[in-house]
Amino acid sequence: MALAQAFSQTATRMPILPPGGFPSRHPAGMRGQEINQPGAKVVSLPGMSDALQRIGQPLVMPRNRVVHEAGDPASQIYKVVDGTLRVVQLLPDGRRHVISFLHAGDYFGLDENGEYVSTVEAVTDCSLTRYPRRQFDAVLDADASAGRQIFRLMCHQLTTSNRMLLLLGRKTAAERMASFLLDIVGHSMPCGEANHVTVSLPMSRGDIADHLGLTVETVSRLVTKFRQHKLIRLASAHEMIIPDIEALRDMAGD
Amino acid sequence: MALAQAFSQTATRMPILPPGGFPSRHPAGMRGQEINQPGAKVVSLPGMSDALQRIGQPLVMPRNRVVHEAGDPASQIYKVVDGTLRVVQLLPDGRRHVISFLHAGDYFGLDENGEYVSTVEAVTDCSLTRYPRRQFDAVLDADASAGRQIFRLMCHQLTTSNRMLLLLGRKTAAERMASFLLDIVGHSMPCGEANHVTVSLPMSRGDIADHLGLTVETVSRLVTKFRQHKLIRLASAHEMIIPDIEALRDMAGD
DNA sequence: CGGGTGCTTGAACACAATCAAGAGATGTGG
DNA sequence: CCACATCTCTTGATTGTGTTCAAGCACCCG
Repeated sequence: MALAQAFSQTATRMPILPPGGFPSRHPAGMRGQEINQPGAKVVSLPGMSDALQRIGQPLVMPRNRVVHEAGDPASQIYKVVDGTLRVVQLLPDGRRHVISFLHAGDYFGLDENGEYVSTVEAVTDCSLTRYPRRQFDAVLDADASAGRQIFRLMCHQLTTSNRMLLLLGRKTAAERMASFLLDIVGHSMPCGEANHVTVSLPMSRGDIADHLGLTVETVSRLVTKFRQHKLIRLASAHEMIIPDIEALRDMAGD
Repeated sequence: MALAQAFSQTATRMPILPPGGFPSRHPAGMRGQEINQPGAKVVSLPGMSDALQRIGQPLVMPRNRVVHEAGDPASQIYKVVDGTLRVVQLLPDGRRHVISFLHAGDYFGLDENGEYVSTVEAVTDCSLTRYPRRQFDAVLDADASAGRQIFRLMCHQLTTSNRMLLLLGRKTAAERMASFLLDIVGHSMPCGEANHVTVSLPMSRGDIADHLGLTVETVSRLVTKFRQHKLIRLASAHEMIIPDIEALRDMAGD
């Protein structure tokens, strides 16, 4: 650490952990409990194999609960049925990065062999489907179409990651914010006409900041700036109206 | 664009494209030509299915040649046999990001459906194996073990991407540089004892900068700083000796 | 209501970017 | 093989974007 500090003029750059040492900025709740409903109905989703549906167990998560923590044995694979979650990684000194937000239809826990590398936490109340990894792998081996589907899903995740790498590596704060809003619009089934969309941002400004590699203050300032420039209007702090998507696209830089 | 400029105090922030408009900072060469050797020997690599080896075609790429460009139809999948390549994405105004460097054993062209989203260019003279996507997919469907292998590969790529997201989102310039050097050490078969490793950095400072979300000048300054602090020694501009890996690990921040 | 949390805003600062110039390497053609 | 042109790398001076520090405001739920 002595050497590391030789490179930073100010020792205050890195946030100091509280004495107890929180694992995440948000007070982590307890693990989610499974619902014990032997005959629980599983909603049929288009395109996904019946074999997978048969091994899935329904699960609900209250707001802010930790689904799994980095380092836990990766024994389960999950699909989001409803709600929003965040995938989080931490540096030892407490700096946090939100790898991605998860929405209905997204899978997680797939990309790990052995141990989860990220923590996943519920941003809103969520309902999930849980698949034991063993059975999941068995289905993938047996059912070629399920395998291809999951494969395509991972391709999509990789493409998304690459877009984020470009964003974090080369975009300005304003471009990041605009890109993020467009992402949210793309994920949510937005209400309103094409040119007057309402979207909800369930996550906190801090979550957004940690996703975009910025600070809470910068995100807040950008929201204000976007509002002044009529790129967005606020119904509430977590409800936005986007009058002109094209204007946002121009801001996003690509 | 008028709106976009309202957010940047200086118009000079974004590099202006030259009149011709280069697709990449490096003058792009022509496409690689396949070697027409009907009976060409394919080196057997441990762990990979014979079925895949049978459909692979050998290919060589001279330094700086473009293997495929973003937007091309994704009709081929490649494996790196030898050499180093870079995966590049560009913003319309010319800002560049190097998503990753590819080394022997890495696959690319996998994560795309339809069109390549990234450009891949040879950093050094390279030899590749090329697989027609149709046949590749057929092998994956037929051979479960090959499928699982590729699946594991994509998992690994996702994990790597996530590490890069954390790096670009939350690490300082010095930490990025240290992390990058450790990555290179991990990929190259390093010469020397554990505590006196020599690694080669075939890519330019510009490539490194565009990979780490920095500028050439910052990368150069960090090399100098690391040298002054005895974290590295330079045999040449592209050959480094790392006297103490642990010291570098401290710098990397995780 | 009161206390806590999250959001917003302002002022000062720092890290890395930009601008600029020179040194070193690499390649080309006579 | 050398002279010249070009590109890459390094170093210095200055600037700017986003951070840090600080304080006030809004909202939610007890």
